[in-house]
Parts: sequence; C-alpha cells; structure tokens
Amino acid sequence: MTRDFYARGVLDVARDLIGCVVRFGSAAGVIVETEAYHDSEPACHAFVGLTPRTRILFGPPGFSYVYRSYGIHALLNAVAEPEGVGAAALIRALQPLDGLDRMRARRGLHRVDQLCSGPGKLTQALGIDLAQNGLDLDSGPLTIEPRPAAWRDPPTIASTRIGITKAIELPWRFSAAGNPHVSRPRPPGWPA
DNA sequence: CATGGGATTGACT
DNA sequence: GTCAATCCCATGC
Repeated sequence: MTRDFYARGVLDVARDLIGCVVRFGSAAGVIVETEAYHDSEPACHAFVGLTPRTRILFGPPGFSYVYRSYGIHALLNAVAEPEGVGAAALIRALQPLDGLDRMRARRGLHRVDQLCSGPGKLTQALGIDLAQNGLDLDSGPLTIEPRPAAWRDPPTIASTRIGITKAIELPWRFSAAGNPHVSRPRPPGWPA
C-alpha cells in the first residue's frame, strides 16, 4: 500500500486494511481484524504527546509501530494520518495465507484458526518483534499488500475495542464478518 | 532512580 | 470464570 492510503483518517485506514495482506519473511496472512487509535482519545499511546515512544506514531504514515504489551507480546500497528498527527491501526488478527508450517512451528500449535487469531499471536506466528518497529510498510522486509481479488469489498463489522480501560465506548474495532480467525471476544451480533 | 500500568495470552479452578 | 508472566516506557521525586 502506498503512502496516500495511510495518510487518510485512521478509521478509514483501519476499515480498509481488512482484506489486505501482511507479509514478513516466508509468512503472510490476510488482515481480518483491526482497531483504530488516535491521539485525541486516551486509549491511544500518542494521547500523552510526543515522547521517544510515540515518535513513530506522530511521524509520516505508512510505517510500522511495534511495541511490547504486558512485557510479553509484540503488537503490530500501521501508522496513519498525516505527519504531526499521532494515529495508527492495530492489526489484531490474520487469516494465514503463506508459510503455515513456519507459523505452526513458532506458535507450537497446529490448528489454523489458532495461529493468528489475536494481536500477540500473529506477531509470534510471523516472527515480528520490536526490531520491526519503524519500518516502511511499502518497501519491505515487512509489507502490507493490496487485497487479493477474492477479498474485494469484504463485509465488515464495527464494534467497540478490546482490552482497554479508557474510551471504551468508541466503535473503532473492525472485523471481517463471520471470519473464523477473528479474535475473542467476538463482536455483538456475530454471525452463527 | 523507583514506581506503576498496560492495545495479551495460556494455564488452571 | 480467575490469574500470573514480564518488560518497556512515562512519570515523579
């Protein structure tokens, strides 16, 4: 995806990332769940303003923001909105596409729907760590590619974000409707 | 320099 | 359902 894609509002970016492909090394997956974060609301790391940590968030769009969560997991974001605005889309779940065996080895699991069904799971499956913070997502080695033909205009559900304590009411979580790789808990009204 | 709080996960009752 | 693991970073003294 080129720079213009990410320079738009973070809600549009998060929604339109559904169906795009994350690729790192031999592993790749289709994005089936995202969340939007913006410096105007307190759940966003950039809410505190410009610090060493948030420098990437306020920088130019189209770069990766990877941080450690709960001391254990690396979480992957795509920086959005023009430079000077601190915003990013959190990649929360993938449908595995390439490199399944490598993912299984890294995750220590076999079932496909357990490989990338969470923000910490997918980074582990792809081998993404803090070393991948601040990379240009259009030039590699970590890339986000346009939707495959089968993923044109995927039905998408908006719901409230997961695992946060502030601004919990904002419906800024986006999920591919009915996709088995979306993380738990599932949004209200999830298709049977 | 010390402290407190997580954009989670997996194991266990 | 509960709970611990574990570390980076922002803040305050």
